[in-house]
Amino acid sequence: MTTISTRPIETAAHDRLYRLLRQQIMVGEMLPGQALTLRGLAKQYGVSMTPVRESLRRLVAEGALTLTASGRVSTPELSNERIEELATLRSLIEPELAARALPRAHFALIDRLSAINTANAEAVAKHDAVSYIRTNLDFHRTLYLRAQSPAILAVAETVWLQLGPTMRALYGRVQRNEPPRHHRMILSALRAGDEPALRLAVRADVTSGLRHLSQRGW
Amino acid sequence: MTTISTRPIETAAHDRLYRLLRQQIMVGEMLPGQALTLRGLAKQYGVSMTPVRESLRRLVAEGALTLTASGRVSTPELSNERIEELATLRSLIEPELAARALPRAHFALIDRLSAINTANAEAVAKHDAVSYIRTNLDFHRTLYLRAQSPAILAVAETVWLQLGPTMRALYGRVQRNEPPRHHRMILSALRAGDEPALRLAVRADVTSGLRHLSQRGW
DNA sequence: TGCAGGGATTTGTGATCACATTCGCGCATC
DNA sequence: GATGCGCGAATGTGATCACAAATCCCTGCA
Repeated sequence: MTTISTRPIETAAHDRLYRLLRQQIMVGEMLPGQALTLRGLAKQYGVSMTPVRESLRRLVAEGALTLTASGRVSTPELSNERIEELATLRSLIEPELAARALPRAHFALIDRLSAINTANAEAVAKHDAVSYIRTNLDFHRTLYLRAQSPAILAVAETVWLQLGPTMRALYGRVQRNEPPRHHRMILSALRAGDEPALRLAVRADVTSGLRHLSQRGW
Repeated sequence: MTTISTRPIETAAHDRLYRLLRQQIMVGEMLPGQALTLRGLAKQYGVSMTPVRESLRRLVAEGALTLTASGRVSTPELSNERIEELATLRSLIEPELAARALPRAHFALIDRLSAINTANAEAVAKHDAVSYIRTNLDFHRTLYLRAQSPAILAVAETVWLQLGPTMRALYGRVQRNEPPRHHRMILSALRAGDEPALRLAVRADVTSGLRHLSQRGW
């Protein structure tokens, strides 16, 4: 779960629904091709069509959902080419975020990253795809937050969002014992303060998922 | 104007309004800090509040507009740090797009780019900021379309969108005789098929705008 | 057994309304 | 003359409804 603090803040209905759906999509709780209807979601969450429409519209704008010609929204089924593009974006953006975070990465942060890594390993052991994706993204986000670059981080999160349903379908069938191999490399580069090594490790981590994919010839 | 072909296609009202506003924002027809109201736009364009709300929501999601805590929408006033981030994103993404377009950049494309460049120079001569921005973006988009990478291009356009109002404010006061210096470098790199030179030229072109900015200590 | 037709249902779109909050501006007070 | 107060106007939010289009399913025919 990401950053759920105790909030007495009362947020608008459309925003709550947006965050809920966004979270579900990003961690892969929805499969590619799943259809979403305005009235269905409205009834499911006890609101009217208006806030549902707004949150769906927003998610479509971010690429988290796709819109058919007739206006129906569904979770996207990405083509191979699109997945490759998104992986390229990750490999362009995330090393930069990591490099920006490096000067500010102290012990406490590295410890937290290690802890997240442990949780990630547990998710692998349990074959829990959703937990795996969530802890994996948490690892990256926790590091990148230190970059103090909200605009760049926002773009990275948008890319994650677009990959969400596909990652689920992917990691669901990979099922290998992959403990986050590259995450260790990232941690040691952080400890050593070695920026080139850090950039390489992040790039390798980010593109490793893609590699599984194209080998299987989707 | 971008890609207006003869379309008998009847698009939804919210989508038409979205495209209209997006275009205005991207080319800098709106100044930073300008406020937009639901009822105001609804009356102005002869529709109800509903489609206005949807298009504004979408533009906010893309970062083209900002949302105050009370829900008011206005065109963003970017901080220096945010501008620097967006420039970094451009310098990361656009060289990649250019490199992908390079193998497919034939004579006809280079001729079109030269023509756009000429129009750009005319805009400079007339001190027409909006035309300058429009032709400048057209130059980049025309090249990047050849990359056949819609997902990456979409991210680049989102960044342009976020920079729109600021670019207007910036170029409005630069007013120098800058004929697109780096554009020539891009064209010759394209003709030579020299990918490293192309990447460098694009990066230089993209970050040159920022340079003016930070020199003036906004 | 497969396929085309048609009607009922589902679905998105846009309009309108009530309500609570916020904003803006003038007035009174110090 | 400056500042805080309060009221009216303006604004976003969410609900509901009418309508048109798309979809789905079932029936009948080849």
